[in-house]
Amino acid sequence: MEAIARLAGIAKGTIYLYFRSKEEILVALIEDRFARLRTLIRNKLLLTSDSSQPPFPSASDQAPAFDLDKKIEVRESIRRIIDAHFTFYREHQEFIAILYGQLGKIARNMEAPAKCSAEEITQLITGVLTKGVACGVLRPVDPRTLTLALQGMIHAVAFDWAVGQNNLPPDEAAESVFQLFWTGAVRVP
Amino acid sequence: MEAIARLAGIAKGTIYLYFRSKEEILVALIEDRFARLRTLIRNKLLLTSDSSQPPFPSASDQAPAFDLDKKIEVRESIRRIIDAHFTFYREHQEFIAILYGQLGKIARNMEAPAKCSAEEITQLITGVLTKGVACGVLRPVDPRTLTLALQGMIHAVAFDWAVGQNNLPPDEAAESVFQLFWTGAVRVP
Amino acid sequence: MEAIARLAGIAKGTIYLYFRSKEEILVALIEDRFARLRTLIRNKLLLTSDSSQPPFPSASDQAPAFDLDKKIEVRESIRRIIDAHFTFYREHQEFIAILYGQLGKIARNMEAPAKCSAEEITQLITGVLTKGVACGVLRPVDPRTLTLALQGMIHAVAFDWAVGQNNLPPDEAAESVFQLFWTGAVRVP
Amino acid sequence: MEAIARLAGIAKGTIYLYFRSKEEILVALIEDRFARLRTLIRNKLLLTSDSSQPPFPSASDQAPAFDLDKKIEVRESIRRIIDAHFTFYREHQEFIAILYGQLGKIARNMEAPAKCSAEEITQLITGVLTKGVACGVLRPVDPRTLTLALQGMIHAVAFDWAVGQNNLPPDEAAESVFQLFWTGAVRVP
DNA sequence: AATGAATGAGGCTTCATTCAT
DNA sequence: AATGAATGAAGCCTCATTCAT
Repeated sequence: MEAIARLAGIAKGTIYLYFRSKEEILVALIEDRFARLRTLIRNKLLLTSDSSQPPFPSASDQAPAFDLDKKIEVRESIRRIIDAHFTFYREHQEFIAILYGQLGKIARNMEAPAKCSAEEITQLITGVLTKGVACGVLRPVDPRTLTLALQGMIHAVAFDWAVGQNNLPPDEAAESVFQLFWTGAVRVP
Repeated sequence: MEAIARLAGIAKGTIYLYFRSKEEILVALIEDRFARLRTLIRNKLLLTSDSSQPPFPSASDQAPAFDLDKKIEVRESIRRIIDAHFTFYREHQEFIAILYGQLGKIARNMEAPAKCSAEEITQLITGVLTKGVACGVLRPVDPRTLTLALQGMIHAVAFDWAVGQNNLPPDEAAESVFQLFWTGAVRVP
Repeated sequence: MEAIARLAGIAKGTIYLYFRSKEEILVALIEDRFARLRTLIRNKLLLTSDSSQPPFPSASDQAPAFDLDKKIEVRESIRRIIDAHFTFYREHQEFIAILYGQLGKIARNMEAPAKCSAEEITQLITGVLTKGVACGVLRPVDPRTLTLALQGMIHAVAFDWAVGQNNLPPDEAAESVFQLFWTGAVRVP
Repeated sequence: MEAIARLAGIAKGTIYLYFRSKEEILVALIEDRFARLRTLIRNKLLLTSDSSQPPFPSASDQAPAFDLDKKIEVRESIRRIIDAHFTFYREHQEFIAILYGQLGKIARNMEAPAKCSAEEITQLITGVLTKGVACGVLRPVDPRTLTLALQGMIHAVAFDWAVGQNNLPPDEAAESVFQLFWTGAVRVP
């Protein structure tokens, strides 16, 4: 709390005018950061729709053509999701560090909001992947598992990269993750 | 320490006859559990070699046949690695919980041994995947990234499943992870 | 710490707002008390110079006369030093008790400042005695040994008296010490 | 206790077959060492009588001659006392260190025996000095104060020398102490 | 008699939280 | 609204002592 107050340029006691406890700060931090990640993903996805659908509006007349559009859309969405995560990890390394450092202090009453925030991200991604499965672009795998696998891959690679173990350029790492996941999940006719 | 002593059915001071500090306990725990996981993986991999190669020793007489053997071997190795992890996660949920709970307390002098233990697992897997890439079974992707992605997928899915969020039967989850990773990483001719 | 806090009428944790550790308290106590003793001695010595030299400024006309002045000055200085110590012992019995009680806990990093403080007193006295030897008032004995002997005498007598073993009035004890040391150290023509 | 047992080449528990508590060990140690010092002093004093009186037995026929003998006897006794102390300090530095290190742990019930042992030494010396005063060799000073002063001088100089602060050769230090005390205490006709 | 593993009271220190100003 | 000195529960660790073998 001392450090938080110092970094915030206020006195220790002042913190308690805005937060009831240290736990609450952590919850607020988690909620804020996860909300940012969610917004980041959502914005990138919207851009995807706005910018990549128009380029392929023709849609012509057949199912296969429609399929191609869908495929591109899903593929781009996944790419954007991955990019958003890598962007987030790059800009919020401190948050990841704090999160891991304080995970042990997440008490019962914090679990709910924290999990909820994380779940929102998961839901957002799951939505995209579910659509991908539904429209036949992705193989018929349980979408939640698909999401978890994607998140796990991203996290592991991004974390390793953030920790500095891996020297692979971030873009290349992101590309590898994308290729791996896309190739693994896409349904080949 | 209080809790550890109580759970161990001994007095607090007794712990210090076997460990010099709380840190040392955590390091010992990490090393022990990671060693078990490593042994588990290694044993399964050995079984793979012993039991699955013999069934296909004859191959026939051509390079493609050799490739098929290799492909099967790598595929089975990956499957075993995943199985080993799921087995481990099922049997050591408490360890995962403790690890996450105490990650924040990993001090400087603990990092080295802890990372070292984890790195051993990573190396073991990387060895398998490197061979897979080298012999042309897997796509030419940076093996470490491949390993991290695999570990990340496994961890995310297994953790979600261990936490009880996901109701998918473990075998099915393992199979999904395998299919996803294998399809994503295998080189198609 | 418990006892210190209780005697100070504060909570245990409050102590750590003013001292970083128990050791630091002991060091601070030692430094403070030794500084007081040093100031006490110095003040008395200054008074000696101011008040006793003027009374004998005339110095008449011969070397012996000068010697007499010197002799009186040195003698008075020694007397003042002894008086200062007895005054200090009387007013700081608790310090002596604490010092002896905690001597065993003086760790490596405390030795330096503690010895330093004590050495300052020793130096101060040695300065006076060295001058006494130099100007021929005292016998040519190693001044440090002279100082140690004087301090030892004072301490032993004052301690015995403080502990209540000895019923001799303090003034008389101080006088005895003075006579003993002076007679023993003065150079007789 | 661990260290004591190790140095004694026995197990920790065995100590309690011979001592009821750690305190008791300290008391026993103090009593033993002080007894040795006492014996050392007593033996040297006896030698003094045996070896230095005979050399001056002739005395002659007058009181002054008798005085001279007495004077020599007292002087030699004092010298022997000092020598005994320096010998003791040289051979028992560890005891001095332990004594100071553990002084703080001397509880109420230890004070009595410890003080008693120390008092015996003081009494022994006081006996010699009392005789010295009684027969007119020493100035009429309170013998206990005389003893304390002598002990204090010895201790301070010997301690400083044992700690290694002072580089004066022990014999010279002993001689200085003797000269200082003797000159200070002897009665000049 | 001897052992040494086990004990647990007590010691020092940290830090989230409170409250008088 | 803001402060920061004060709090005290809780944490880690030590060590004199005990007791089953």
